Amino acid sequence: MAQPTSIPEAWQAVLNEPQLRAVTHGPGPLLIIAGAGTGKTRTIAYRVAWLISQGVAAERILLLTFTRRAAQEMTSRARHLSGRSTSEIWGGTFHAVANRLLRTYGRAVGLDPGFTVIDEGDAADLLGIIRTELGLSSKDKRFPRKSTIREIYSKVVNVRLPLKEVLERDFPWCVEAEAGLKEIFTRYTARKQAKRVLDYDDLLLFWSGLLDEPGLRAQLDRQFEHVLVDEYQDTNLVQAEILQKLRRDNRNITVVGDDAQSIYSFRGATVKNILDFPKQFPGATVVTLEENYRSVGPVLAVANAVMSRARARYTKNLWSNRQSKLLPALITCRDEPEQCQVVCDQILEHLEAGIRLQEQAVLFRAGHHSDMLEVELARRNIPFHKYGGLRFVEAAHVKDLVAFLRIVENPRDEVSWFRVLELLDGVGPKTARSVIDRLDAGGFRLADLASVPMPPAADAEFRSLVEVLAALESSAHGVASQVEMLRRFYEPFLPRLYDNPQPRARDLEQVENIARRYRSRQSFITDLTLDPPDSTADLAGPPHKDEDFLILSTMHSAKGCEWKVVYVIHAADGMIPSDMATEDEDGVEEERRLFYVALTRAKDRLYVLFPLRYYHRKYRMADTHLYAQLTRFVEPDDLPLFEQRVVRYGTVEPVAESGDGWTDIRARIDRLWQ
DNA sequence: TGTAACTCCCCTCCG
DNA sequence: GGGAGTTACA
Repeated sequence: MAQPTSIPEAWQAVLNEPQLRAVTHGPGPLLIIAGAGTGKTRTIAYRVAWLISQGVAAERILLLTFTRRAAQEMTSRARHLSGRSTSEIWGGTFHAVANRLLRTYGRAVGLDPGFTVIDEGDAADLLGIIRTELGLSSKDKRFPRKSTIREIYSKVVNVRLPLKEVLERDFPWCVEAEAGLKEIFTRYTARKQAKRVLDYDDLLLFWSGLLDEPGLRAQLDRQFEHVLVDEYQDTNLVQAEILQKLRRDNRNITVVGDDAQSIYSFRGATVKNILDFPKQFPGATVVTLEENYRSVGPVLAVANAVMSRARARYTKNLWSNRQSKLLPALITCRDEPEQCQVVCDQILEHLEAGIRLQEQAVLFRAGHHSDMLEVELARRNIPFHKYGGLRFVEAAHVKDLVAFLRIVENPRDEVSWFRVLELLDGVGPKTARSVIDRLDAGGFRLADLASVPMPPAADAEFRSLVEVLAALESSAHGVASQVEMLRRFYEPFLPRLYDNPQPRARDLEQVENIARRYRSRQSFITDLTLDPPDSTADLAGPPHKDEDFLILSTMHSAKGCEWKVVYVIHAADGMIPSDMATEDEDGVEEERRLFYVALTRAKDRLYVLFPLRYYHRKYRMADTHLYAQLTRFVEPDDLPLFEQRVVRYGTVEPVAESGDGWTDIRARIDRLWQ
């Protein structure tokens, strides 16, 4: 390494003391506990810039983040700081880096570099196919549905517990299926191997496996001189294992995280990773960042109150020098339409006061919680971009289109074959199966398709499918024109398959637009799976300068973001915490952290809203409206931290500061209806 | 025998 | 709005 240089003076003015210590830390393992809004991104960016200034080559830095966007932001900030190119940095998610490494070194562990990556939906489909083959889907005894089978599989792989234990602990209603599941899982792994397919979990497992090859391990160890990991509280066991294998010499590893923000245990993430880091990497230095630069005091007071009742945790309370006399608002609405109105009114009020829409965000627990609000926003011509929730690439018609490309890329991809063949009029599971079996026998050559017999009803469509595939296979066209060809072929299917063909057709044009950015079909397909466009903004291309839009986001997707004004809607028990998560204490605790993440996104103004009545489809047989309770994470003692408001027929009324408990407010509202 | 049409049920969060 | 299961038709 080059001789150490001194710390630029400008840096000392910008970074506080613990940040500076973290940035210039030497070769030993480093754990940065970074509370919400404490300048984590800044610290990592400066550390990367520091390493580069110390003579570390950019291509020898591995920066693992939660999203590709986060990696890009950090590397571009590091580029500005260091004045050197950072484009060679290995930055991205664990999955994306695994993909890249496996394409290069996969052969060493017996992996064909032409593998395709399948998402959860495809994985579930494949498990479903196997379940049918094994005759486990017969109706006499109930067997878990394919998406549940996938969840169980993923859990077993990620938490490294025996199937029996996972079933007893997390899926007690599936205990009887244990033998069948074992059989399915065995076939599943064999099938993935035969079809050259990897699921999300495999990417990590194969990367880990790669590091068990002594020669490769040494090579990768040299290649990555420094490893930095962001959002470490949301990594799982396999990811921690990868890091340990990468850093057997216990040097040059930096992890950053906040145990109070761990919100991905449903994905197998374990907060143990961050808590045990000093044990796993002996001699680790721990730097804690507690000064919050983001939020005003009253916002932090609410967040701290919510967190103060959490069980064991690492971090202390956050503090801030940013003063404000305005308390966060706790707004009780009669029902959901009123909640929508209040949010829209408030947004426009702030807009008129000079706060751009992009500086305002509405956060919610589940993607569909914003459905009604989206309608109201559209009605009032308030533009918005939504993050999280059901994603574009998961829509059936987009998956259909991509399935064609996957087939051409990897003719062994059984799941895609099923998907494509069943689109044809007159083709069901049986016919599809027989076509695939025939292809299998011939080694999956597209050329064999021409001789495959078809039921007369489907024959014409099948022949034109064969033509299209052949044209694609031999095509020298770019990815976008390949997509265009497919679109022309597939679009006529839409009216028969779906009842809203027009918007779907427009989506397909978007797929074509995205494809323009890619040179190879393979990277296009892989990116759609590993780094899908996560908002309507990503689809529209770079925004115009004067374009302004409100942000709607799930609380999960809000991680790492900040806005001047934040509205947390549906802050009622059953939504926050989600009633799916309230069966055990751990689940509730994770929901608490999630709520905490949402609250700490706000810089200046925070609004917590909830409707007193809401419509619940599940119970539509009876009274369609249920009564809601304020989220349990706000307790009566916390109420003085808020400015309370009640909405009555569209009019907002302040609640007198009389120390009224929550129950009183509700009684007051009840009286309004009578 | 295999596909289409119909009904009922359930619906988190994400790479 | 989609998946799973059931029934009706070719």
